[in-house]
Amino acid sequence: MQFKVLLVDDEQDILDLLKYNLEKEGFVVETASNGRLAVQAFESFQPQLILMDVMMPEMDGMEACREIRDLPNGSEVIIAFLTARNEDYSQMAGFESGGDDYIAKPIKPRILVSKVKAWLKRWEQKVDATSTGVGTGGLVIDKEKYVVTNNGEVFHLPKKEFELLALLVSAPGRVFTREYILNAVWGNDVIVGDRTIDVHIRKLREKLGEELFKTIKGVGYKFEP
Amino acid sequence: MQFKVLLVDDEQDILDLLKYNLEKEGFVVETASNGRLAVQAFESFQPQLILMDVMMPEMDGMEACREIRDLPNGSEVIIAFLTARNEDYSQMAGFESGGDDYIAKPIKPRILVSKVKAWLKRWEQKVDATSTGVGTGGLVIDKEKYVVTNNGEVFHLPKKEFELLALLVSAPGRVFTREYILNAVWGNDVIVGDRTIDVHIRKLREKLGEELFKTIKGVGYKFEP
DNA sequence: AATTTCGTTAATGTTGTCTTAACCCTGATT
DNA sequence: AATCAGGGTTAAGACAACATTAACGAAATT
Repeated sequence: MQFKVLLVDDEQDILDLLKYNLEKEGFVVETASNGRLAVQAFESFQPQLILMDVMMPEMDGMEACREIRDLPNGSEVIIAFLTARNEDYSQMAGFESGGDDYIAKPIKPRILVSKVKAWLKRWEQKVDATSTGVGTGGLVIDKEKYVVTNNGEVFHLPKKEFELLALLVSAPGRVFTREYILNAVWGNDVIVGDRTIDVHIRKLREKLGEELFKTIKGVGYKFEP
Repeated sequence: MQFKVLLVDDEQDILDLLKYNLEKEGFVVETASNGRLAVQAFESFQPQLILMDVMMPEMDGMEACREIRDLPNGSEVIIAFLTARNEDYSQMAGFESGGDDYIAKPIKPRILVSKVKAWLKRWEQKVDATSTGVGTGGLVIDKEKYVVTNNGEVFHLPKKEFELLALLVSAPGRVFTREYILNAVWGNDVIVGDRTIDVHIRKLREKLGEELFKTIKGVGYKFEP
């Protein structure tokens, strides 16, 4: 598979450097020099990964990020920010606006390439996670947006319910013991009563369907489409 | 058997603390300070269990997890993540990348040790589950899904029946004495009447086939395809 | 500050699972 | 043939495990 990377920066030098290194590794690369152009390029080029500077004229990286997220396929693409070392705050803001990761300037080509590979690997996983997600009986879990879709119907589950669901769905058919669930969802330092899990299961069954969550007495629970 | 544990974290303090506690319990421990070194250490050290921080320099835990899963024996090893509580979303992502479990920071040594023991127990199970599961005459026992398949027909056995079956099938042809069965399935501190075993055998015969379970008078029972 | 939403627990109801008890077989031993 | 040991069978009750509901306080929202 050919991976497409979109580079966005206002300095032509950096664009050239990164483009050269990524193309050497076999990636298909396009560039844009500001946020507005980046949004356009995303629509026509449909890359899997966007590497974007935060500070840019016309439209900054964070704003561009938000706009792209709202476009078709915009939630699939991985967006990583390039940040100058000492403007750390932008890292935080970058995440808020929907960025997946960041890489600090000055950029060492070798590190960049290995990071890009890691991101694209993640993208592959993400895609077949969602495609198998469809196979799990029309139930799709979007961990980014914190939203669950069941046969087209959209649910906004509370945090604990969502995490419990995500856990069970992460391995359809597999039985999760109460102990395991407590550890994964609540953490091993939190002590809650036994009935707490039941109640949350109850709410999931209520919202998503009674049959989806099976009880194995004395063992635990499992999700089964 | 000597159990080998690989610890991966970028903080030397944590490595020391955990290493000390695990070695005190008789485990063989090696450490690595980032994901890349962890992958190398896995190849040479071949541990049964990897305890790994999620956030690390060089290569993060999730990425390392994915790489290890792709190596020989990489799908056998149990990988557990150390996560700071409140970065919950990373829990989810950890599962995606193939992690088996979590332990939340701050880590209490006593809890860690008991968890490690549980994980290694599970590892033993996993290994003999995959080796005995097949080749027993169309009968497959899936401990993970808690489900039994007999010639394509799927059964949901209650806990005790399931465990009894799993025991007998673990060594087809071998005779298990009543005493041994009581010990293995009920535990040595529980006292139940003699007829209890018979009744469970009855139910297994009813559900899976009369001929599969042979009685050896005065000795015990055995499973034979 | 008022209101809504979450997470948890307590109280009570429900159900499947386990065990037992009572009785029935079978084949070996006297 | 009578006895006996070892197990087989069945159904009913006890019990543990889970389900359900409501209600309360803590967070988050408004």
